Amino acid sequence: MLDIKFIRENKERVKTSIKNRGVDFPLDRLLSNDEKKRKVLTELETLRHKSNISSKEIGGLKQTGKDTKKEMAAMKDVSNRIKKMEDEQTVLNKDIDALMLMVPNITHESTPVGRDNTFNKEIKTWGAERKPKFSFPPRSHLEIAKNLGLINFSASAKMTGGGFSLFTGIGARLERALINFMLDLHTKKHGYKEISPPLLANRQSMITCGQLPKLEEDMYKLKDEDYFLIPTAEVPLTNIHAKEILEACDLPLYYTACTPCFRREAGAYGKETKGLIRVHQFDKVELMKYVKPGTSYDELEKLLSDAEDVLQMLEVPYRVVALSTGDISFASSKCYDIEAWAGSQNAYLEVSSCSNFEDFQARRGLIRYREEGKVRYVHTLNGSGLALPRIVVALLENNQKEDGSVTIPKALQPYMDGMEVIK
RNA sequence: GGAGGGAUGGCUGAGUGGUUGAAAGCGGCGGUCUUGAAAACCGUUGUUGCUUCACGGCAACCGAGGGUUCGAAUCCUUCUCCCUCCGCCA
Repeated sequence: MLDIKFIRENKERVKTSIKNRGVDFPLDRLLSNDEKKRKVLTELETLRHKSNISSKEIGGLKQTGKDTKKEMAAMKDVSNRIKKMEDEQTVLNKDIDALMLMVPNITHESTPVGRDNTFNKEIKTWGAERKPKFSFPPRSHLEIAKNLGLINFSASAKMTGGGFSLFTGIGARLERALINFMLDLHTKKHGYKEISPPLLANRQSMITCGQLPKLEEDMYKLKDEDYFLIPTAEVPLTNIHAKEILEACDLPLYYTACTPCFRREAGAYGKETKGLIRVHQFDKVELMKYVKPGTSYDELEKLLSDAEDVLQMLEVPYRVVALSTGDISFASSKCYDIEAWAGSQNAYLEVSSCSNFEDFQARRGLIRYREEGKVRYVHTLNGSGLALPRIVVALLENNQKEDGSVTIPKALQPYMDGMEVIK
């Protein structure tokens, strides 16, 4: 959420930002309602002031046993007018509140301007020389996993449905090894605190992060309660300090959590529905930071490099892309995607989005801190570090040998009881 | 699932219809005292909105919403959360 005052005073900037994102938003309606609201509020407060004074008067008169009929009749009138204005205010507030939740964040000046992902900007590549050159026709991760008995898609389809995975044996072990490897890296080397949160979150938590009101369709919702299956650990992590005032000396706070992520992927039918690339449930290690405003862009770079570290240690080639205004999410000001190279896809796959939300989420969730007596909103950032299934795709495809075996990167071997090759 | 109890400022906790935004204590901050610290003493100490060039002024907020009343922290009502006990279960 943006500050209404900021919107009022920077109308053109907000307008441009909305336009650059290629979305529609009734900014004029918001501003005119806001103006009306303030007018009503001023009148309302004048009336309340009158009522407060006269109420005290009546109290005083009553105590001395005097007659208050006249005063009470006048108060009744004022009180009715107040009620009327309050109703008016409620209607305005409802509309304003709903609109305020729909205003996208202002994109940072370094975010490339453009209407869609073709305007994204490649920032860097790493390990291009490590991209595998196959002397044989490479198999897809699906084939490899099937041949080595790592994943059983027909079992998951039978018990649940399409778009789910069931890891078996060494496959399941590989998942667990990756999770432990990443969590160890982030907690021990990068200084994040490990969290194991609920996997269901309520409506307000979803609003805080910006998943709601816009993306309700994309989430799994419980029938009997107003709870959602979390689409990312960003939701619980960002809500840890919702409605709190933190102390400046406690910042920055770094959290990490590995959780399953549930996504309906509505509208994505037909797109990469086979295999591990797009599934309804996947594990992801998430990184999340609460920081002071002035530091958030430096913190974003650090967050990015913490996520990159995973790929470097796993020796997976990747590139980093700065998302354009048309591709960036509703809540973020700036976002880097990390894309891992997958050898037989012959393409980069998104494995992480690292975003700075500035105070957009903090405003929605009332996440603040106190410094020198002043209360301010924190800046929140998050990024995957990393999403599991696509890492598995990259590892299987990049490290496959002609005989169908797959080598395990050195950094991961201790987590696999020293196993060097899956065969 | 059943039965009770509760939710007040950073914390503990008083307050059952009328100058109560709220006693008291703790904590925090400032000061006096001290070589320094502690203790003691004095003062100060919530958030948000509107308005003002500014000093300031006004309003709202005692878990959330709705109601009663001239007037609600205080009465009624719905909801949420927490605690205790019982039951069930991993």
